[in-house]
Amino acid sequence: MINIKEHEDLSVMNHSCAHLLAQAVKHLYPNAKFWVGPVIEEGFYYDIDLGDEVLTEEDLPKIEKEMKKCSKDNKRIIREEISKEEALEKFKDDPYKVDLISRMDENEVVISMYTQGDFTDLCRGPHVESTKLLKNFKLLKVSGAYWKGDAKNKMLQRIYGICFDNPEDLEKHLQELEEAKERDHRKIGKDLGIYMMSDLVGRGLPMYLPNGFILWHELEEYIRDKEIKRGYLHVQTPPLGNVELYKTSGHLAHYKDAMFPIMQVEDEEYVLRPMNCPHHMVMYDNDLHSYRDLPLRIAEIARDCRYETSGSLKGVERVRTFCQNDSHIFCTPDQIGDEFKGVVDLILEVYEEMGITDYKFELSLRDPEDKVKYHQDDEMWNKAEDALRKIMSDYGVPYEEKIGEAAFYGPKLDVIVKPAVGNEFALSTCQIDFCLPAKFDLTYVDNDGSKKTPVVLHRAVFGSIDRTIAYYLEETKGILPLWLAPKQMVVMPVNSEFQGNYAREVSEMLKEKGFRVFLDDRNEKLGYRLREAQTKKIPYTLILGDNEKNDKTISYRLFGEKETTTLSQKDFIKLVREEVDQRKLFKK
RNA sequence: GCCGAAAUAGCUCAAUUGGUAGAGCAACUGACUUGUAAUCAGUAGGUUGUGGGUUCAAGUCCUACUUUCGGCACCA
Repeated sequence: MINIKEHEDLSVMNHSCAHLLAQAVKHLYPNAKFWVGPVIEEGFYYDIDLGDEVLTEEDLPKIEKEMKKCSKDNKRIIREEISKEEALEKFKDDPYKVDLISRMDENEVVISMYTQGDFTDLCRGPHVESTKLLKNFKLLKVSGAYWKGDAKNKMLQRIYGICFDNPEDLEKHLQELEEAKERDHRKIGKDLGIYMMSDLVGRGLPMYLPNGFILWHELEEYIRDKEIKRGYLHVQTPPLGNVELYKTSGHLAHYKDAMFPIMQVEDEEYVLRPMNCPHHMVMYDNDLHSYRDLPLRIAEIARDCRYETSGSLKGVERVRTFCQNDSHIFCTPDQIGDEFKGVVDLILEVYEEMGITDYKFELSLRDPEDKVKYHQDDEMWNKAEDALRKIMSDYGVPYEEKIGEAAFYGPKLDVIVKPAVGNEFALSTCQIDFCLPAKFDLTYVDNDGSKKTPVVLHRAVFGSIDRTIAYYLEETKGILPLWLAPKQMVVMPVNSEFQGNYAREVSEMLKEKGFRVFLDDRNEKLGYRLREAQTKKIPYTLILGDNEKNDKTISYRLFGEKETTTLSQKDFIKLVREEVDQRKLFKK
């Protein structure tokens, strides 16, 4: 999908279109006050204060119509540069613009405004020459948005739209938006019987159906095998803990709002855990550790519960209980670099094998000015941040630095992906922690016999299994590779009466070999059963008629392909066995 | 949590200004015995998300709540 921001011409055009929108809104709602109307990846928006007026989707066509009218007027768009004083005078009736202007430093920025016909807006520009160039646009949605992005402020109304330089591109984009909806994991999850939600169970609490659990289980086994090969030790800890545990870790103080409330039991207090780090810290402390034991990699597929706000819940992407493929690596400060590299290696290996290609790295660093959030000593931070930069540049993979986004306890690397619909999210993460081990008084005995505090790396390849399922369903459009497909093959006799026994025999044989096979010997036409196998996205459809029965062969059709291939039973088993064992990707 | 919209059969959707809740698919029953994306016929399926209210009459209007969707905010 197109990124408007990356195209200079389209970017200027979309920004100009935001002004056209403002002009039209001003015509229809004379009392409208305007905040800002920037370009975003998918077009533009404008934040508007309409007083008591409330816009709904139904108002958009009306506004679009007025925009078309303004466009047809073919007004030249004129730029004027003005002084701060003039600007304040000119926009004195709009408190939002006054707010913007009053925070501008005349010596640093040129204050400019753009006029098209009867409408003038404060703007840095640039803009297209004339309103007539803005005609292939569409208003997409309307919603509330806090002024300055702060939930404490008043909520303004935001209108989103997008503009192209030709009608074909606009049409194509609108079609892509429709296709994205089809790819949404909430739709695929329902269609393929992956998971369900129930009001009675509670919101944000997904229940994985038989098909979904197979997918879940395969992913779990897969990542655990990978970790075992890399020296991780798997453990299991309870999904709740004494409130003292979270007081010790500091989570209660920091993240209380995102935790389910404390439960009173007899004279004790418990909380559902929002994360399992404290459990692993306590587990580390169960033994005396030598520097020779480090790095110690403790891993767990751990269930956590977080009180996510109702408005943020989304399918299995954002839920109130989820399983993290979590690990805590206890190491010496000198080992940070190697361990971090090992984690990035693992992440890249998994992505490569799963065919995940559309992701980006974000390196979240501290803001050195923010001494409140980042209170550990500078030396530690510098050392860690430099190590991370070096690892990333050694890989040569592009990454974005996010200053001030680091957790209070240390810098982190996130792998960010974009879902079919909605905001980007982190799929994998690796974070360095200088604080937590000390809070639990964790130590190791160094080579000089002194006790030192280990550093901890928090890392998750599958930030949550749930999220991975959500993302992977969208990436694959539900067409899963054989090793992950809940139903790997369907066996159908052409005629249940004549070849039914052979089909049952083949089906049983494949089940015996460990494949997820099911038999479709219903008295339905082959075309009907085949169609169902395709809509359910089953990788292999085995069609067994007289030819196959007589020759003891198997004819199969791959998902999405029309031709049929015939193999001996032995060769067929070899083929699918290899495909599963090598975790081959689905060929597109 | 905030702004807005929505909720009708298992699924996808209909139901003029308030006037007997329907269709396709799926399910079930029967016939058909099928060679590569939908065989035919029949049956059953609903307190229209929940609770109040207005009205002779509510899927439709009002109201509160629940959940979902689009954004905002949040995301250890």
